[in-house]
Amino acid sequence: MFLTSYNRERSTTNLLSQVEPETLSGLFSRQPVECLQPGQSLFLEGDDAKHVFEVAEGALRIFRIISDGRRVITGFVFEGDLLGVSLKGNYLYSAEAIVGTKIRRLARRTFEAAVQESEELRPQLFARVCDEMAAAQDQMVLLSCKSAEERLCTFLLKHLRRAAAKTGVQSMVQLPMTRQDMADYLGLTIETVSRTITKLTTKGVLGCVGRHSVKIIKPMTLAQLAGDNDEYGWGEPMVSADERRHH
Amino acid sequence: MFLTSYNRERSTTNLLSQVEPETLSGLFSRQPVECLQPGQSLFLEGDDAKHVFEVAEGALRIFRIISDGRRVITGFVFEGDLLGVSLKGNYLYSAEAIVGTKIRRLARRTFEAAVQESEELRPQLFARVCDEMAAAQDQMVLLSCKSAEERLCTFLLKHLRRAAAKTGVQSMVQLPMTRQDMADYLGLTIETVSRTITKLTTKGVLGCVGRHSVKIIKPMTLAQLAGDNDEYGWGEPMVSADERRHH
DNA sequence: CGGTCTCTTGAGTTAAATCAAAGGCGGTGG
DNA sequence: CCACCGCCTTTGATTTAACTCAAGAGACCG
Repeated sequence: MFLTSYNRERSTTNLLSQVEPETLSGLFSRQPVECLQPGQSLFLEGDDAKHVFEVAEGALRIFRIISDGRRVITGFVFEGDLLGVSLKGNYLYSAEAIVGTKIRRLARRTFEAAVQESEELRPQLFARVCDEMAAAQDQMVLLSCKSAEERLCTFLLKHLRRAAAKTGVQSMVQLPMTRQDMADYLGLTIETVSRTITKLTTKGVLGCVGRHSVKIIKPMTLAQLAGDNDEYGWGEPMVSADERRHH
Repeated sequence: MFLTSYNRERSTTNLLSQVEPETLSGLFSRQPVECLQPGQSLFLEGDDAKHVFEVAEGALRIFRIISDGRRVITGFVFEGDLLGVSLKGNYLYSAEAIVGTKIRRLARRTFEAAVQESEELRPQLFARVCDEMAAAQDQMVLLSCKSAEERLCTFLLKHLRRAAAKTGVQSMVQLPMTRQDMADYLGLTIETVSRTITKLTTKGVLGCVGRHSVKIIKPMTLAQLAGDNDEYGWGEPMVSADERRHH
């Protein structure tokens, strides 16, 4: 808002940015859109982290391939998410489009300079990084000690919330990723994912329509089965002393 | 080195900071040391995140208690580490001293203001956050698909590196936490941790001396068993196509 | 409409969890 | 200094949730 950013011809647009405050997305809005085909990779683990990306449309999976050839998906990114922010020299993971996806990119240097110079942008970025950190923690909890059913329910609930935030109150959830993707994300096998979804369907919690979308019929039940108690207890007053063990 | 009130005059004092560069630790150095007894908690999940801490000595566990009463340890912090940086309003986890521990604290506002105003400090903090993120990713990989033995070896290796960095090349590793702590961190039960350590000892990879320290006898074997291949392949040319399954 | 790829379902196996009990370390007090 | 006590850890036996292997069903494409 001041200092170097002022030097360029930004002063004319600054008027605008006071009316319509500067946003991280705004940084990307002038960049050309690039299209990715399903399965196309955006960058690979270990690549020089030259760019920061914003997802304009679609979805990507973020993953690492470990030494024995298995794949671990550490996250999914969707419309509006940033990609490649919290790292130093090289990407720590690969990113691959799940479906047809549109992205915009900014040179890391440009991005970082812009953020450094803006009093408005810095806290926005900080908030995003915090969210990313919180998501990582939640995932650790999930992987540490949740059962297959709890994992699936947590996953579905997260996507339900995302869908609700985007498209209003709605019980249909689009899941663009494959069952194998879910398995690699949830630390399960594809068979276990499939069986668990079947079980939830049988229980009447879900209704599957096609491979990539589900209808959440009993969101409350789903939340209970997820075992989070909606971010800290609402049900029973917590199991007496300290003992219930794994799963 | 400087107090925050100092920062306003920073442009003039830059000469000084070139001689002895500003560091994050430096921010805390004027703060009084506080001592924590073993088991004493520093803050609880959900508390207002009013302070940022630096560990001057000792060790803490960072954990969450989930709805069924189980505990998930998401990390350990040691001398020189910061605590409570990457979050917004409230702490996302509890922190508890494992052994007698000394810490210094800074009001979050003071800390953030100091960092925001310093060209030197900002990248330092960014780097720390990136490391934290990378550690979280590694932990997700570990929890997603490593076997008990791989988990233990990864854990020991991490501590071996820490010890080597601190105290020169050394094969003794201090593990102040209990077996239960390790179990809660690695997503295992105490019995499995114990059995796995016994197995590694039997194999001659480790020598246990007392409960809280081990001697790493075959670090190379340990690294192989950890299954990381020291951050990307050095051994076999990676299992042909894509298939080896869980554990 | 056939082919391919993904997903589902079934049967059997296994690594880690659970349940149970004994062993050892460290601290306390006699 | 030694004996005792409590807690942490180890070890053993059994169970189980999820994995593996295998085959069949269903979705989506040209």
